[in-house]
Amino acid sequence: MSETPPGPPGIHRALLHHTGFLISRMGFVAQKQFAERIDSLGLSTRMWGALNVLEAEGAITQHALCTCIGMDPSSMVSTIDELEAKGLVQRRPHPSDRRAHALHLTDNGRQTLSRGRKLAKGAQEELLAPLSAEEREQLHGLLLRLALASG
Amino acid sequence: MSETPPGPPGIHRALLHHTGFLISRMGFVAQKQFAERIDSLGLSTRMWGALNVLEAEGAITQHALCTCIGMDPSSMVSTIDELEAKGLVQRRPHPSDRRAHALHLTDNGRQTLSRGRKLAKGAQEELLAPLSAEEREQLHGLLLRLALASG
DNA sequence: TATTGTTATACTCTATAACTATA
DNA sequence: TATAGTTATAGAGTATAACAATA
Repeated sequence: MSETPPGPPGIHRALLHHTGFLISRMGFVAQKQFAERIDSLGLSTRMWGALNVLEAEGAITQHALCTCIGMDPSSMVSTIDELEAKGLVQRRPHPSDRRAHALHLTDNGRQTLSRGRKLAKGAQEELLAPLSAEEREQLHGLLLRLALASG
Repeated sequence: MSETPPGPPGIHRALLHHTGFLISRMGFVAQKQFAERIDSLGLSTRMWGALNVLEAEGAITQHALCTCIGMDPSSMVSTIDELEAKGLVQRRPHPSDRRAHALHLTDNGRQTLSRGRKLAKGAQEELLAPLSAEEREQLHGLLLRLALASG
């Protein structure tokens, strides 16, 4: 009566036919895998997302960064605090609005981004190991369409 | 300087080429969408997972259910408490181990499962709306292989 | 009046450790 | 000595409300 069914822990066959469950479950696995890797750089996934968007957007305000990432402004404060404490980001005066900060990526921040990208590549390789190159592109394309439609 | 780029909130183009990010992000969206729907039945996603596994496994112990779902035993206590308070599950004596409970699904529990499945179907339809039937099967097959390999 | 960033607070979810009663 | 369930507790993550400075 106490035997456990086969398969990976936390993934029961009774739920395997729900695509929503599979997406949710694999999202959890992917997040956890990557979080463990970039932890070696002293980064959380929130900090990682902020760094990437900052590099792409240039010097934007905290508010704009919140909108990009979908993070609460009060949570952004501590995220930027951590990034600034590690010397990856600087809060500089905004040129035209004295209430706001212009968030600048430091050279150290760019180097950390570069290192993190190698870790991300490794994590993705591990996650998608069961799939061929063609299948990985298929999966990416399907997920991308879902993501772009989910606004 | 404060303009926000186009696209769904929380999904920035700087991250769109990471398949791991897309999986993680869509997992979050899927979980949230479904959680909102089954909330109308007074259920959380944890309770929903427990109900499904209980139906498939019959009367198992809390410990076995923890192993199936990947949940901590201490978290399982409150989950079963809630299910029992709603009359969906019963803790009965284990036939051969006086330490353990045999978890039984009630008729009410089975009816709730049936109602929840309709909600799940609707949520999945909404989530996968951008994809054709063929593409949905493709996506499901790819995710299933990842899930089965993730143990 | 509205907005930017900040602080304080609360709430959820999850994990850890210690305890009991049994095995 | 180990296991099933429970309790208490602490931590991460996130959301809410109020506030000061500025627009």
